[in-house]
Amino acid sequence: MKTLRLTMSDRAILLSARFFARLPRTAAEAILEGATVSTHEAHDTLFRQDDPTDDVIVVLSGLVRLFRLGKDGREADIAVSQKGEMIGVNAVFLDRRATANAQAAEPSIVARLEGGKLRQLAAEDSDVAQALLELVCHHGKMTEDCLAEDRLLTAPQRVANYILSHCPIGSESFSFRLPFQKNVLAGKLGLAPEALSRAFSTLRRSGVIVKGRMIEIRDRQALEQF
Amino acid sequence: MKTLRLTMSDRAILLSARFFARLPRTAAEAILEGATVSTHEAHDTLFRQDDPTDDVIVVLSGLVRLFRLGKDGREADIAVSQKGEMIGVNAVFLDRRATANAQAAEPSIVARLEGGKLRQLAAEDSDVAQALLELVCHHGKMTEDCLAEDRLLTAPQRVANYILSHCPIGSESFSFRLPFQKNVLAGKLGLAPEALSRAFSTLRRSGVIVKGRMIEIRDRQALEQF
DNA sequence: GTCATGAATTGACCCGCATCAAACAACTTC
DNA sequence: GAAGTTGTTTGATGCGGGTCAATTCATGAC
Repeated sequence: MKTLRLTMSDRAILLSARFFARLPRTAAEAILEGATVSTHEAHDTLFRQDDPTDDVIVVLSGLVRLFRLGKDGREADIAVSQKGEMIGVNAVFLDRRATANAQAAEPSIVARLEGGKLRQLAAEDSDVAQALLELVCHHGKMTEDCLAEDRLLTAPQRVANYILSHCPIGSESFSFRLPFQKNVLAGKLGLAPEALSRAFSTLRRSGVIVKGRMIEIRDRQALEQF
Repeated sequence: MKTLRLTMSDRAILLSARFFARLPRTAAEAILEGATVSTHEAHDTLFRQDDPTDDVIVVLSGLVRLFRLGKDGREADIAVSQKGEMIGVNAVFLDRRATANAQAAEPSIVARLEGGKLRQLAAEDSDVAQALLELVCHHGKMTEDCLAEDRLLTAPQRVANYILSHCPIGSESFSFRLPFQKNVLAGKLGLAPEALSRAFSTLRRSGVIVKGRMIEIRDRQALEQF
């Protein structure tokens, strides 16, 4: 891990991230005050569950996996964050202890914002507070979605859902490239890699073609009723 | 369902709820401005998933179950809220559509606060914004906990966890009364009622005694390493 | 080109829990 | 009290998916 200052292009990425985009420029700049940047190899740990921490992390490039550890060492993914997404907001507004482990899933660059500064700005600037509220609500909803999917859907259904969520509305057939290894996708969906593989092969019968990271679907209807 | 105005004791319950307790009195009073109260029978639906809504609900008494519906009609509980807990905050700060169904799990009384007013106050009063942020972060963490439990723990482990979460630290043996039907507990833990029953009977071998709604534990150690 | 390493797939097996059905217990309601 | 209603437990069975092991595929090093 190397620590650096913010370059201009880092700033540009940050300012175009969902959270900052809705803020007035001055507020966004104020938050970035004092931010640092670091680069990480795949499998680097950014922070550990229950560690005291007062940083919010923004992914600038690469991929960060957020997961909890079971007593037996098994891992359960809570979220997978890519460029522009924020991590650790909950902790900063609760007890300043990480709620999960964070680990780079591929070579990654992240920015660290000071939690103290964020709290202070949230108190002074209602735009910031508003943006944070929306962000956290959105995170909450994502997690709810995940929980509901886990409880209601089988593996092929979850995968079908994931594929459909990448399909522009209206198009009947289309294709896209997985944004990360199947490995990671499996974790995100709460599956073992083998189960993901089997799910794909089940979906083949419904017109899903998988070649490496490329996914192609030929019959949207069939997917939806899965 | 009957709609009423706030009584004095309703006010008292609200003001002592976690969310309001940390607010200055005037801010709390301002939020309660325009609140209404309604009573519900068991199984009454308070709102439905995807329904447009702009209310935040506070449970005054009874129990409200929050769940998503699968295509096949199966239900997945997202949360179970008791006295003093708030529901629907996410929706009010996102797209004003309910993210789940809400249903009274027993005869219940709830207060409805206007989402518009809440948004307005959050923008004007940083105390309110702060309290909301903490509330939503807390909700988010609860949901994360739930997701991680689902993925990492077996049924008996989840039940053991639940019991331990009601056990005052340090005490080696103790007993308490379930705050709701086993039915509801099963849903909250993501189990079928039968599975909960079997989990209890497994835990009997570790010193857990179940009589109706009363739970008694004799050996905390045994529970913890389950 | 060969070789080495890690990812993805496939098969075999097993465990956990949902489901269905039926017995039982605990409350209502009259 | 009796009888109906609703919640809980127990048993039998089947499916989903986790785990382990072996193979195939992809990628990069040399």
